[in-house]
Amino acid sequence: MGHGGGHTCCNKQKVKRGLWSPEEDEKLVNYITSHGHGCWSSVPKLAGLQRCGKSCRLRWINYLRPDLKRGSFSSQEATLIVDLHRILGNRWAQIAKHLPGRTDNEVKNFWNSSIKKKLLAHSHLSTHSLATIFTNPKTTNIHASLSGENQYYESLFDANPHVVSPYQPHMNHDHDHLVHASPAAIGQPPVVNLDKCFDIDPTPNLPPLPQSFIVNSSSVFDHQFPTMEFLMNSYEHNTLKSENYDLILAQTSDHGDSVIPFKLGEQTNNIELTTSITTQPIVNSQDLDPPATSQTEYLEAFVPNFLSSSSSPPPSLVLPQFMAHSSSAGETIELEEQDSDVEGQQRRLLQGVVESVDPSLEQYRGLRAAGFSLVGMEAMENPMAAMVLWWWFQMGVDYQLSRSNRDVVVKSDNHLSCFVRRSCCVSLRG
DNA sequence: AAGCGGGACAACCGCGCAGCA
DNA sequence: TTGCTGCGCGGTTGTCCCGCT
Repeated sequence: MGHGGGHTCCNKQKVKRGLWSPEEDEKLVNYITSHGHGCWSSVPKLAGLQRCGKSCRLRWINYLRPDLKRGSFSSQEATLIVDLHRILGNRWAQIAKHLPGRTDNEVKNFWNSSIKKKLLAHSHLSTHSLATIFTNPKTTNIHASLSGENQYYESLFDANPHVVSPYQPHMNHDHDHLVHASPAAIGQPPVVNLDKCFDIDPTPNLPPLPQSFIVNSSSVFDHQFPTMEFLMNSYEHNTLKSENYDLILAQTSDHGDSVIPFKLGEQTNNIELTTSITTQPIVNSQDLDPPATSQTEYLEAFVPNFLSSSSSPPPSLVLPQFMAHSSSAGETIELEEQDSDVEGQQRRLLQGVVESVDPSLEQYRGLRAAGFSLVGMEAMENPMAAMVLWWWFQMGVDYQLSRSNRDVVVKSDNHLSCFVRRSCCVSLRG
């Protein structure tokens, strides 16, 4: 690695490199505690140091800052780092934000010197698989099914009594995907309660969810599953009135032929979706046996666990339909796809929204232009996840989504907020 | 006791981004 | 719009320490 240029701030002066002496530390501490650092490039001169500003900044941030927690990492911190790394990857600064008193450099060193080696030691994976894990941590959910890493993660989660491991043994392989067995078949479904996983509140910036959502079905589209074309025609013929609805939940595919069923029109019966239950694996309407011919049938087959077992009346929030109108038209919910194997597809979908390449997505965008907020796309097959996200959206939460093959990860203000698993929905709030 | 290797930690480097002129 | 500057981040390297042979 050639160092010919160095820092621009170091070019003009003769700067010292290497380890810091106690005298240098004292100068830097004295200056910053009395003046603040201000512009780092001017700090060394003002503090009487023959260092570059960048070096001063690093020394202060990583070593001299008074709020740093020194010493070895606790098991809780290690568990947190492992789990955050699984979600965030090598974004050490983001991980470190969840560890008070720890720096990104510290976390990074800890990972590279300790956790990574333990992973390697525990793993029976091939070199290729390991490389995949470490270079693309978002895929570790998939690779965790392989024995070595899975066992290691299990052991890590076992170390934390508050954690229910997401790597449960009742997962079956379906080619490259992990498919959870039916909750009914396995008894207690896996629930990942991140509020308890972490010592910190993982959802500091999210408004609490209502205890349940209400989905009111209607009769207009009872006997068909509308396509995007149908939606647009309905809108153009004024049978789809944006003011009647709060939310459109739709799933698009390359051919625009996979739309989560919904109904429009007058409310008839209510279906309550509670936010603390687990959801079924993704089921396409065509996969149902017999195929569902209405939203009601679909819901009954697809989300039986949504049905409330409580006779208490629901709270005030009412979603008139899966489909509804948003008062915040124009907002975009972006899906950030990191997995290389589906990256191209996801990019197409994003371009479809923005550039309207696909005809069905053109209509999709047309609905948006008409004032509807579409919370849809690939990651939204889980209607519960979509509703949760919609609720946060309405509450003004500015969030980003990323999607692995199994998870929808919600991040807000750089904080890990929540998993919304397709097949084992998070217990979001007690 | 000396040499060696690995672990832990500190520091540096290049790159990208944001702000600004 | 472009170029400059400062800053932050992640990857990499350097240094020290300690245990083992």
